[in-house]
Amino acid sequence: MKTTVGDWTESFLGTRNLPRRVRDKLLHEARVVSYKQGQQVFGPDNIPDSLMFLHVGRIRVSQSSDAGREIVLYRVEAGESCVLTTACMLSEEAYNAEGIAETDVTAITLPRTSFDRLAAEEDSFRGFVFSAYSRRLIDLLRVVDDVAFGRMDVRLAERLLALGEGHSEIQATHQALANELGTAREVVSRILNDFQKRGLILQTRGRITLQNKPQLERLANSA
Amino acid sequence: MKTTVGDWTESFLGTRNLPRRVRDKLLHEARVVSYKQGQQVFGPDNIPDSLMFLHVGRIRVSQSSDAGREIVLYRVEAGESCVLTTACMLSEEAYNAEGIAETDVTAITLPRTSFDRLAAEEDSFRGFVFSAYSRRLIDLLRVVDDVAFGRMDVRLAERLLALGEGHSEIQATHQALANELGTAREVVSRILNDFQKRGLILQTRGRITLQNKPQLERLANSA
DNA sequence: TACTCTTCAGTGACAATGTCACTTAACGCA
DNA sequence: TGCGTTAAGTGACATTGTCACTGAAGAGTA
Repeated sequence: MKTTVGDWTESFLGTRNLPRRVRDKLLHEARVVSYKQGQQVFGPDNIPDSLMFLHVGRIRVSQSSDAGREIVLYRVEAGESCVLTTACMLSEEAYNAEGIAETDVTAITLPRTSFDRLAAEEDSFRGFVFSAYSRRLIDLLRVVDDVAFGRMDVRLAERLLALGEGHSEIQATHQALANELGTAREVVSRILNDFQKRGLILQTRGRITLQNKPQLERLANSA
Repeated sequence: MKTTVGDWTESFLGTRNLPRRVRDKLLHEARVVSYKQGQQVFGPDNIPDSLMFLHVGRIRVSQSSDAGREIVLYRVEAGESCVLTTACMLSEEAYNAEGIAETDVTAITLPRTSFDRLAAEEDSFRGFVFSAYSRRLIDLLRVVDDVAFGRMDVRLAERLLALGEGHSEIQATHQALANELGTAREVVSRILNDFQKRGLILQTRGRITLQNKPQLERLANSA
């Protein structure tokens, strides 16, 4: 997973449709950072002082409770920006979300001063950042809606369908699914066993096979 | 609740520490809007195409479910900006949050083009908007944390203390408190009755008296 | 005062979810 | 093959959500 500078800036900035001028400015001040899969990219004890643009890979942003439960807030994909770190940088407030590299990750970081200047000088850059903020706000609205009003079986069905998109085999432990949804492993186990009894899925250790996607979809859309 | 232009711009822009130059620009392009207490300021069927700055009053931003339950996401106070509308304006995505005027409200709105230009030209304005976004992100993190991991009695105790700050009399129906917390009236009733049995509060129709704040605080901080 | 209406709160049964303290099963590997 | 580790199952119980009601308090009115 090695890339040259010319390589990644092409692909990264290409996807964003930023003009060459902006790209060059970014390049001039940015630094490249890499993380291995599973590494923490940021967290309560590790608040970065720069803005991050993800080039390769995926970051899972989640929040965890004192009791050890966890819920996934959203994922940052290649070509997107992780504004949460920026938010904290700007608002100086504490938060207990963390970002974990779900794959090997390459990103570029922009120091705050450069960020400020680029935001001032380049419309396209500023628009990019604003819309990144907006998307995350909307993401979080969705999470609140799900957690506050959604049924767990429905949410789990949604998650399974998302994970099994294109195929029907999912590699995930009950614990991992619980961490996605912010619930306890036992709850996931109960619901999955129910799904299995109903013929919707098939389970073996660490693996789930979707047997009846249409039915799962009906369930997922029933709320 | 009538104010002259000179009046409200003084106080509004004063609190934000925006320079006079920025104030004048804002003034030039902004329009003043007012809402009566209880009116909807924005909602799913009513997405504004401009950025809003609250001058007088308070807006309650909440999300509601199909089943009729409701949860308060945050409140916009005088001097703050309501970025959720901006977020939707920018991201063009659907959402089901709405803003209700909790008091009579006066705000100024800035058309999108003016917003863009001001963001480009004025550092202080841009910083204001970024930090408004940041604050809301953090607010929502808190909501997610509460809803996903918090106990209802703890959250209710917190809410009671917040509402009873400075005094000890709260005017609120069980239903209203349920809507704050995203739960059902019956749940609030149960917990409040328990609080009363324990001597923490006293209830009459539509009114709650806090009898033992220290104990309530202990409860509120016990998670 | 007594009657009616409306809103607010209480109740009991049950379902869904969360918690706890375990046990059992599957796999990786020496 | 046995061992240690991780994944999953289990039953009891607490908390929270839902439903269909009943009862109670206050506002207005005759």
